[in-house]
Amino acid sequence: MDNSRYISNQNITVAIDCVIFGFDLKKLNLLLFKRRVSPFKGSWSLIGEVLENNISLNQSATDILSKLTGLENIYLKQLKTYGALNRDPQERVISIVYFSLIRVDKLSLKMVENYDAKWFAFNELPELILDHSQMVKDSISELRNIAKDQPLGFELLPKLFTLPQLQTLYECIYNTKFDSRNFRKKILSLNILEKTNLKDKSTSRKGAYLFGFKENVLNNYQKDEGTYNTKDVFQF
Amino acid sequence: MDNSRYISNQNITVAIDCVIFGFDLKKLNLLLFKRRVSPFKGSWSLIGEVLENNISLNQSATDILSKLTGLENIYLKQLKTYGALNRDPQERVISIVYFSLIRVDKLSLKMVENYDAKWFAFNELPELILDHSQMVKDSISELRNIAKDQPLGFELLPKLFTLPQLQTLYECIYNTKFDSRNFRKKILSLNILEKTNLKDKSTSRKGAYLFGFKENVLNNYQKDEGTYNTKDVFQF
DNA sequence: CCAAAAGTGTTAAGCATACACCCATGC
DNA sequence: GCATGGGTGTATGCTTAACACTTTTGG
Repeated sequence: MDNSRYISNQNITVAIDCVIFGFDLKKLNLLLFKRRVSPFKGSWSLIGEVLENNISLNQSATDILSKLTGLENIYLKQLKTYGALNRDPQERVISIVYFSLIRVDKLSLKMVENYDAKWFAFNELPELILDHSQMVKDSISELRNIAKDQPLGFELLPKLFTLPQLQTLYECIYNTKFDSRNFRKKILSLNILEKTNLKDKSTSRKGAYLFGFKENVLNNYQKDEGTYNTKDVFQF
Repeated sequence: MDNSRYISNQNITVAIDCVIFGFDLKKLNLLLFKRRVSPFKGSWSLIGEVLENNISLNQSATDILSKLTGLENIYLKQLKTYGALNRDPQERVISIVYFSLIRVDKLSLKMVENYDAKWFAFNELPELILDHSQMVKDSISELRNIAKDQPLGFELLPKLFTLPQLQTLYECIYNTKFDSRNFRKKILSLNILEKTNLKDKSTSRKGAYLFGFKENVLNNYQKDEGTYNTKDVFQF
């Protein structure tokens, strides 16, 4: 008997999957992948990988994302681990799911196409393999939770953005409409935004002022690695 | 090459660990276990097991709890998965952590002793092995989150309890004091409690009225399996 | 009668909600 | 000059927070 191991006959594969949200200033999107291999060849799925022996969970998810996007410092958070007995018909696989938020403008279309990947509007998702739809469902619910006490704009908006764009983001996440006066009041009262004199005229003749996050907010945020906390950003 | 498997050389052990909270009407407690085997023999740790091939994650956690307590229907929730490379010096182990809430009065002392287990006051915990302290830290933070929109009394209090006891529970969880007038106002305004004519005189000469959860609240709660939601029970 | 815990109301401040019109501009 | 989206203020109700005294009763 091998005394240096806890067990010798475990026969379980561990995988990492990533739910990738993007925002294109109009709607919330999800990045999906067309499977190139059996089983489920040609079906849409989240992107994932079998966990390597000498890579930590976080690192594995980070690697998947950076291989895919070429980007560093993508927002990533562990969502949940899925381990029902027959979730994968081929063998026993447990899947540790991460979710990430990225600005659609940061990700080149070519990169996406190289992977047989496609952005889908969040409310027009195709059927996904295995329990991936459940993972997505759990992710949006987590996203709403996070949005309650964290300014998601960091991750999902370009450096400068307009208040209508920010409002659209929150409306997408919560799938509802907000009164623009109340929205602006609340956002501005948080004291985390800095108005510029620049205007974005891409969506109206009048143009909308561009805002950015205040320097110190950005700094605090990066120090804490994704846990900048304004107590209550939104309580919808 | 074995085409029916995703990978053939993964060498990772999957374990389940459980963080067990209890409340004895005075303080919040954590159930810890003295390791009987090497490594770390004699040290305190959470209870855990290597995942069996044909048991789902939830089932495994449920089994651990019911073997330990003899109780069914214990509140259990997946917390997070820990998978740093060298979290266990012996071999690569990833640990899926669940946390559970139980009424201390439900658990016989004998049961606990049979397992070399002991209730520790939450603010007087010993050092724990591996990353178990981190797991506990993450658990209390999750517990606070849950307490915000879910009446924890279901899990941590006996069927009948007094408002001072309930207040103590919340004070323990949030490690703070509340004004009793405001506390009672808020709790009672939720309309989930039913006053009885019984009094608990164990802690005062005057005695405190015993309350229970309303029938329909209990029913709803059980249907949803631990997700009864009063929107905002507490927003501290 | 006294000690110890239970129970009770009011006020002020802050926050969320509801609601409608003017502004700037390109065409 | 008009269509389009951007920008603004006020009043109301609700929730929270702060605060101190009376009640009960066993010893």
